[in-house]
Amino acid sequence: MDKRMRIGELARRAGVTQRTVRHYESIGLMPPGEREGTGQHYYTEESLERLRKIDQLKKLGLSLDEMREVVQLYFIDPSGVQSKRKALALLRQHLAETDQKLSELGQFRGEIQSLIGHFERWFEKREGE
Amino acid sequence: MDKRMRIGELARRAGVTQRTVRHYESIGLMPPGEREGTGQHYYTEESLERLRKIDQLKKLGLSLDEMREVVQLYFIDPSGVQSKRKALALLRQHLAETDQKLSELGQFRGEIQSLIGHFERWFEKREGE
DNA sequence: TCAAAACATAACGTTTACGTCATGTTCATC
DNA sequence: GATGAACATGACGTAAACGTTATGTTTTGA
Repeated sequence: MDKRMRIGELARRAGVTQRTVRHYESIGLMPPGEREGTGQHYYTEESLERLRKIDQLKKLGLSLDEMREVVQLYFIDPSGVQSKRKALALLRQHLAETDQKLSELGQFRGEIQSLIGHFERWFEKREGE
Repeated sequence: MDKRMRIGELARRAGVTQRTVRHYESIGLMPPGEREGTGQHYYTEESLERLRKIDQLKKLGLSLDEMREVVQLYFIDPSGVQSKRKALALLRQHLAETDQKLSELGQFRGEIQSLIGHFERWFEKREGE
């Protein structure tokens, strides 16, 4: 029994604006909510999860365009051997990219720590005088 | 003896366009190259490092605006106790943010791997038949 | 020294990811 | 059944980060 909701509730619970939801629909990042004859769109919990996943991917620096493929993988389970193979290849590529980012971010962290160390030692010296 | 270079070489070696360099100067992210009477700007190896650092920070998802402070810390060593304290506080904040990102990225990595696992098991089953 | 390549500055154009009206329709409820 | 809140659709606006002419000046190499 899916909790039918309209765009207002969906957007509020996802922490985005209605405009954002419609924007994602318009560029094919979200499927448009099902209509009910009269023109209004209705959404499910899955729509909500999808919005949250998009938000998470954004934080990782992906553009809406780059996200499209990945989001598909999360919410459409591909049928057919061919599309499953494609999905697997895509996922492996994304794993590699993620590892690359993790490594760069780790290096950046090291640099920050080193700078912090410099400053801390400078202050320690001063206090010891 | 600093290898004086002009904007063409600088941009080429940094892998960006001249327009990009000028843009960074115009928003105060890079100091404008020193002029030599006639109007032309001259740059040093430090300018190059700075451009590369900016590029690195961009990959980590920082906006040019957010970058400004961090880049300062790398290339201007703050004089005076007050500014040193401020720098230290800033660096610690950036360290915390970086750790947060690292954790999120790690979680994302896990999700990707899990998805890959699903697909791989599916293929194994099929072959075993 | 003189033409071609490189540079400076200004101004308008472009893409991404929405924000912000404006206007008409549908829902909920009194 | 009226009316205020919520929704649909369209169109124009905006900020960031440059791209792309256009025009005039400076450097460089034959």
